[in-house]
Amino acid sequence: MFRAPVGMHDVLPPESRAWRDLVAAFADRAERYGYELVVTPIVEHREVFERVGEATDVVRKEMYDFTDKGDRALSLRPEGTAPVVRAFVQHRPTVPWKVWYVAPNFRYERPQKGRYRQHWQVGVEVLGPADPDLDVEVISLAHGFVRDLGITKVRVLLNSMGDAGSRAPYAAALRDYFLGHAEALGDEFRERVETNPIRVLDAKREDWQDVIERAPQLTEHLSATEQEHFEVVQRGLDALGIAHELAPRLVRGLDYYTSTTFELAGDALDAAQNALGGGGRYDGLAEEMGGPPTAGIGFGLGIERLLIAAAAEPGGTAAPSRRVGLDAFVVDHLGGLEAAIVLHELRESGLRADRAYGGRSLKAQMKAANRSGAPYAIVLGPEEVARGEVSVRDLETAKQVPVPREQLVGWLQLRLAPPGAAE
RNA sequence: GUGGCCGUAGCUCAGUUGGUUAGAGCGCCGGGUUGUGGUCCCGGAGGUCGGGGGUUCGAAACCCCUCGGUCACCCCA
Repeated sequence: MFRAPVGMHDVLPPESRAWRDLVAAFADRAERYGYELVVTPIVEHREVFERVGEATDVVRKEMYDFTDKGDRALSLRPEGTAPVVRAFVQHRPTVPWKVWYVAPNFRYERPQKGRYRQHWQVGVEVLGPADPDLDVEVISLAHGFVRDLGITKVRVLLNSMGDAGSRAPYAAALRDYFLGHAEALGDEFRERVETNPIRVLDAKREDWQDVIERAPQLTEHLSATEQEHFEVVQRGLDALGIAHELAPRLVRGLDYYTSTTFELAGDALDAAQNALGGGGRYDGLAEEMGGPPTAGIGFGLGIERLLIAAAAEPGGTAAPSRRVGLDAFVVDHLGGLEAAIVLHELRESGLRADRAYGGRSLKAQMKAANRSGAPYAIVLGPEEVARGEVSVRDLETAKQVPVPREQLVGWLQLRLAPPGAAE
């Protein structure tokens, strides 16, 4: 028997209902903010990703790489930003370019709770403006969406990585500081400091924490411009009533970030996988990909983690226990084409209808009608059809009434309309 | 990549110190008279006990390997 590859999973009904609702809610909110859908390939030239994170685990150890039949070195997308920026550079749409996406990401690592080899993200990217007001908008979009899902236990962690000018000297200062303690902390520590001293800031190793906590902070080394930008972002969030915490050691897992970075920490999740998502500015990335110097900002949120977090809260969105969606279920006690014709009419007039198949007994069809969640069963029997009628049974009250065949659609539409919608 | 725990019907699980044809609940299918669901009653289908090897007269139970799941580390969504 075959099964899905390690760390990958299927999403089936009824769990997929929550999935569908989540994506719909995200699309709805993003569009309210002026974003439009972008769809990019799940495969890119490997260099697209290598460009964004040569020093990161995501690119160094976790990429799904392969060579195609034309000897091209390709990779499955490990994160959402690089493909969108590549598309921006390729097509040069006018700025500001505001897009949202829902897409799978692939990372070759050992799966565990809330961590999969294929996981899905919803997210947005904006290319163009370096305006700090945009940082606030993007963070409020992410925050608002998470709240839409009924997730209340969420903290917005905020940091600034500085620009290229302030970051290089900071990285050097940090390296010196860390190397001063490397003797005591061993080879692994030294190695990681050499590779990327900034990344060491968010290491979780207990025995490193003392040294890390006393390390010089990014935000102390910001240029005046960056400092000002960071403060405008904080004031903007305050103005919108979005609580946030400064997290000076928040270092995102990708190298392209500059300036504002943020993470949404879900406290209903275990500490190990508590990141619902995160993002930040990447003002140098478009240029690095061969495009014009263009500021950028975005975030990605993990769908699987959002669903875990939502399920952990009483008010969180959960799959409805009863199947929703159908308006009517056609029960055929005739045989022949009559049932198919009635169904066709219902569906063509915009109603949602289904039936049972395979000539099952009336009893079995009624059971199926009940299970379908439809409020009405449309019973077609010889007696009704002879009179030019159908029997419509209200499955809630068990009251059954004859309805003239040609009035069926109108009869249903009248009763299915939400209260007050008629006027 | 490293380590802990766990693999028995579609799902959740029983299975007594290794001992005959491996069980339950839920779900599914059918029936409870001639055209009607949700409750109830009856019946049925469905399992190479993850796979391979070994120990034994005898293995779902014990041992080894392997695959898979899960959790943790690293790192991340």
